[in-house]
Amino acid sequence: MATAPKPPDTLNPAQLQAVHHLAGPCLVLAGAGSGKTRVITHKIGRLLQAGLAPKEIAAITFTNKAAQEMRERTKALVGARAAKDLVVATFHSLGVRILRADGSKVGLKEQFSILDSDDVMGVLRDAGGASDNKLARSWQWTISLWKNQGLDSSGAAGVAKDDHEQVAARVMKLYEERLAAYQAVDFDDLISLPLKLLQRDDEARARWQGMFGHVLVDEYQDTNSVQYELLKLLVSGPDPRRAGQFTAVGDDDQSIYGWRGATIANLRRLPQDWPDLKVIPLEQNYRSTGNILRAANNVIAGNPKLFEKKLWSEFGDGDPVRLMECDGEEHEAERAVAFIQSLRAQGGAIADDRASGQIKFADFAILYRANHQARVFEQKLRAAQIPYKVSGGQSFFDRAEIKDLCAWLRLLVNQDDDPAFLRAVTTPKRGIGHTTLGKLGEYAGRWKTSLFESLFSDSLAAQLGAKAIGSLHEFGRYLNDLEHRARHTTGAEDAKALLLDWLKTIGYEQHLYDSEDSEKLAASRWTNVLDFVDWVSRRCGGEIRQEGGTFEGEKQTVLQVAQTISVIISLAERGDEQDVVTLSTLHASKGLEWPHVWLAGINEGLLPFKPDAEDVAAEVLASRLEEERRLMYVGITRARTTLAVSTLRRRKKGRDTVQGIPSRFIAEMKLHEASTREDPRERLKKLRAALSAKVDAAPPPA
DNA sequence: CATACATGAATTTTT
DNA sequence: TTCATGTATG
Repeated sequence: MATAPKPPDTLNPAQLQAVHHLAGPCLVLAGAGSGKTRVITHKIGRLLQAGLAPKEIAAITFTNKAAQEMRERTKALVGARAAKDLVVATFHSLGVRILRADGSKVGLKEQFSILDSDDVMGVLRDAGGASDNKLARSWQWTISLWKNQGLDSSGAAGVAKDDHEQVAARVMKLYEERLAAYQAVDFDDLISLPLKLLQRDDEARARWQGMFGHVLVDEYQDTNSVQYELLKLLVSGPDPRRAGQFTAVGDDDQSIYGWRGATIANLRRLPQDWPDLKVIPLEQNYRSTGNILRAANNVIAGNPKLFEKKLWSEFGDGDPVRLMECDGEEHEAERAVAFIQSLRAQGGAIADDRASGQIKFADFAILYRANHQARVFEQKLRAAQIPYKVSGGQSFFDRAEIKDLCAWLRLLVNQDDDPAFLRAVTTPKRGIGHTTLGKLGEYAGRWKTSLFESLFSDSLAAQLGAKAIGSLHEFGRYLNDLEHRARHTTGAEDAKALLLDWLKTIGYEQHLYDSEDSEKLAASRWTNVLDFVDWVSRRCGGEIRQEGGTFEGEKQTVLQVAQTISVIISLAERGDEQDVVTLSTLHASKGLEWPHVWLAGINEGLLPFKPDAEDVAAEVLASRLEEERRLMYVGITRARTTLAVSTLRRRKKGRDTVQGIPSRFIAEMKLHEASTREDPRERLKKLRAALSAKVDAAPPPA
């Protein structure tokens, strides 16, 4: 029976080589499941041993979650004291660091705001005069892609291909002007502005180049060209002991974010830009069985190779990959449920040797190309009383009530943040309607000031009624008062008291009950608010992370915490440890693994995905197909012991049902005929056993 | 004319 | 699930 491989206690030769290569640039090509996080953490340990101070070592990731994990794993290896001063940051938080220190050199004042994507949409709708969300979204999309290529509006105007892009470039110009006026930046600016800053300012560049003795970058294949330039600048410079001291860790075969600006050209460029680059492939896989790895290798062999690399494992073949042909989506979901139930019913027989006998729900993942595919699976799982979670569901920080509060906090930090002002001034309602705000906006626009700054102007007062002016002034005064207190309040206890007092003063709880028609919903929103208050005040008390032990950091004022709020926003991952089946898109599954994985809807049109009608150049089509193939590869390599791949015989398309064609990637897996087909009678028997088995399923999440 | 409800369609996502 | 569009109703 299948036994999953187990990572050894020591590093293998390739890993050792990567860890001990300290002099000069290093590229680690880390295949799926090859122990790349181990390499990064051990290398950090080695660098410390070699005499670098913790604060001279930077480890850069893409997500807060990855940063957190790296911090914890490093802490476990080198101890809390050394780990504390390491610079473990996301690209974006590093950008914030640079801008907070030197932003004045690109025209930013010290307290700038960071707009989230909702704010950006609002500004764009406004700037472009669009009533239509779709249009604003497509502008946002286009503008972001341009920014990720290092273009500003004038550059964009040059490359705009069609009418739509021409308009987007014009809107981008207005957008840039607004952001400058608001003293606000968007997420893309957090990379591009630091780059601009370091390019322009010799003093700042020298300082930042001298700061790190070694920079490690995780998921290097996901970098976009702006991130590449920023990194390159950081690890260049005159000091030979600093220059070229970096380790990039990535896997060209897992590059699946080309559509948002990531480019594997960055991998190609690396050996060119650094002729003494040491390239070390990690090919030994500690995750999957031989059959799974073989399928993965066979699929990815269809792509042109950038670097030579082939995964292998010391462990046995394990179970064959199962091919599941299903009639339709419903049938597919039913079979996935049966798959889960039957494996669980068989219990320890095929249990992963790292699991303890009983197979847990959390050992299963159902992965798919597009979010909407989750729907049917949710239905069937609920019906079978199998608990699940949908990854990439609404984040705690996306909830309206949390955004309301964040708007206030942002406004405290930067009173010129107009989007935050508009949200805060109207939540809860305080007798300031759109007429008043319209006049205020008109006034601010005329004098090129922010809304807040216009509040107390005498000439504005002349245009508005006494009541409106009264409410506006009251709001302004309260905000000033609150800002003053937030500036001087530190420590968890005091911070919490301040925040609760604020909520009480603005009547937020009442507001929730008034605006929500169900009392239950209002209560749950209020609970979120209280969680948020807790979260903020813990950070004021100096707590950095709560999971896997708490870091004691410096105490911070409420204002300081408010400042970093849009960046820290990492899920207060509650219920992370629950025993539930995971439903996830293939994209969101990268970096994760499960003993038993079901890849759903592996059909032509879905994977590889085919947009309905679009005329694109042949080479674009080819490179998209390559990325789809990598996506399939990522999906396959998530599985440790059992992999099931399902296709649909019938597929809904528009209002009619069309014949489903199995994805070409299924053939590319080259599953042996014998290993793919289960004897139907055998299957029926298993199914029956599974259905009649007692399954102690907990109720699904709400 | 505006609101309510139903119906249908849907790339992928982080900061 | 969410978002947008269409139909029916006041």
